[in-house]
Amino acid sequence: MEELSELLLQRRRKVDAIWEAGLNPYPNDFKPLHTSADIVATYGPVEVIDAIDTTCSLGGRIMARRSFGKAAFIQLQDRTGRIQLYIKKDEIGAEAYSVFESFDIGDIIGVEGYPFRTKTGELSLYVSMIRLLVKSLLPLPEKFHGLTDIETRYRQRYVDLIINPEVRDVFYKRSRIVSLIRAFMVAREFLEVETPMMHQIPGGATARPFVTHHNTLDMELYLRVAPELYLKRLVVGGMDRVFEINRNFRNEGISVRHNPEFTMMEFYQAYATYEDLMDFTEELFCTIAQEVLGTLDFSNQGLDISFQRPWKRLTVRDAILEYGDIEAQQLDDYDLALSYARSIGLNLNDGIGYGKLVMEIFDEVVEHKLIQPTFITSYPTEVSPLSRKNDQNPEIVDRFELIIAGREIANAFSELNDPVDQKERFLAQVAEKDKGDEEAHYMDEDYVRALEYGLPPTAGEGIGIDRLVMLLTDSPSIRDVILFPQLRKEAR
RNA sequence: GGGCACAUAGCUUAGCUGGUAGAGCAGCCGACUCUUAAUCGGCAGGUCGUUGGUUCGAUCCCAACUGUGCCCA
Repeated sequence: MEELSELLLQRRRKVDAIWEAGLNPYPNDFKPLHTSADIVATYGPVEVIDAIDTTCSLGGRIMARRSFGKAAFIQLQDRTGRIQLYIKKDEIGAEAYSVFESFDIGDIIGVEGYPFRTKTGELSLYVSMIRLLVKSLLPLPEKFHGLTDIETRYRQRYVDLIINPEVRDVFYKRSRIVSLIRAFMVAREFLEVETPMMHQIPGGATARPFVTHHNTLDMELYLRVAPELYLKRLVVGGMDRVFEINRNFRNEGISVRHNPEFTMMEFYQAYATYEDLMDFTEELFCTIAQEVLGTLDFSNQGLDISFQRPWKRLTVRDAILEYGDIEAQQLDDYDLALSYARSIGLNLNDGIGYGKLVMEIFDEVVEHKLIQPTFITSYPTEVSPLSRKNDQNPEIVDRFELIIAGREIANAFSELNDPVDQKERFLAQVAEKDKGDEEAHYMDEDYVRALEYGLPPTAGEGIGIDRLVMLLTDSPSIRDVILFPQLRKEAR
């Protein structure tokens, strides 16, 4: 038997009393026909409301109560917001009023009544019927400060959502953003598909996978780090425009930017190049910002961000020269670049490849400084094993990453569709893996076989949905845009 | 993985180089038929994250552990 505080015992006694009175504290026969937002939309603009003959019914949770003995105001919250109710003993009768007096903040009720304005002008519902739909056993956090403890907010997101309207707004916005992306893609004749989340060979990204095991098949499986290789197989199969919005899993550290599972939109378009996708991305992001925020200029964590087109485009090399304290001849020389990297505090092994070295420098000196949307192009071939080599310079690939507010938001490239080249790149990755790089890609023979049938010239892109939502909702942590972020086991 | 910080009632919190805890909201009882963090009177509610140590005595000092946050890798 768990020990309960006096507070919790009181609530349970109230439930027992309802049962003992022959009533059900959890009935399910009430159907609200309206929402608080309906009433606000209809009567909000009306100065003098004359609606005594109308009846509205609402279902929702009691959030506050101000009681005067024979009358009371309560705040009711439903899925659309809050509205004030006025309950008067003379109106609903002495018996009903005494039942009402046993209701607690947190209980879910059903009401009927007509809209009116109080003496102070607040739109309210004049209640003619009120009944309990769910007895709440746990007290809600207090009305003024709400729930601020970050750990409790993440662990008990249901309480966070009840008590903090701005949290609910973030997730409503997230849902809207995903819907808009989907509509944008479908309007451009992209086909939404679902590819495996459980991979025999993890691929499509430079990342450590989660490992699991299938009992009947007695086989190791990996949670996917990216859907990329499957989506391109579909393009081989003739699905020239595909996209998928779904989770990826990466077995890496957790931070304000990283959750082990996160949502990406990946899409592939045949007969397009990475340059086409830069325009496409500008259009997509601007459409979303305009729809969700109503503007292309907004603030994120105190930084002014502008989506006004065109967005800046810079090569990796030029970006380092612009933002780093290094000269071109220094950056272009392996030994000089390595000593520069070490001079700015990077801890690098002697044998590091030039391409990786350049990206280490980029990440250190450039990325966090790119606040306005910037396409970074001309990535080293060495760090881009699935991208098409540039026709003029095989050391770089036709790829871009989009950086906004110092964070990588999207990654795109013209796809490597030469199966011979792809096989060599996989072999180079396997060599890296053998040298101990746990993030290096695996060899995927079937993917090479698919390329041998012929992948049309294609460009593909992945967009980090969580980070996009962070950007548009001004959220400081990825945990603020994921309903149930990963945490350690609750301390007892 | 490393560093720093935090953990007191359901929630939000106070607690003075150490003497076993105080408030507001929520709750309970009472008053009040237009409130907006309603108001007024009364009552109750705490293994001070866990485990050790120092001490006559620990919410307070020390250590380890657990969880969380931030920074770094």
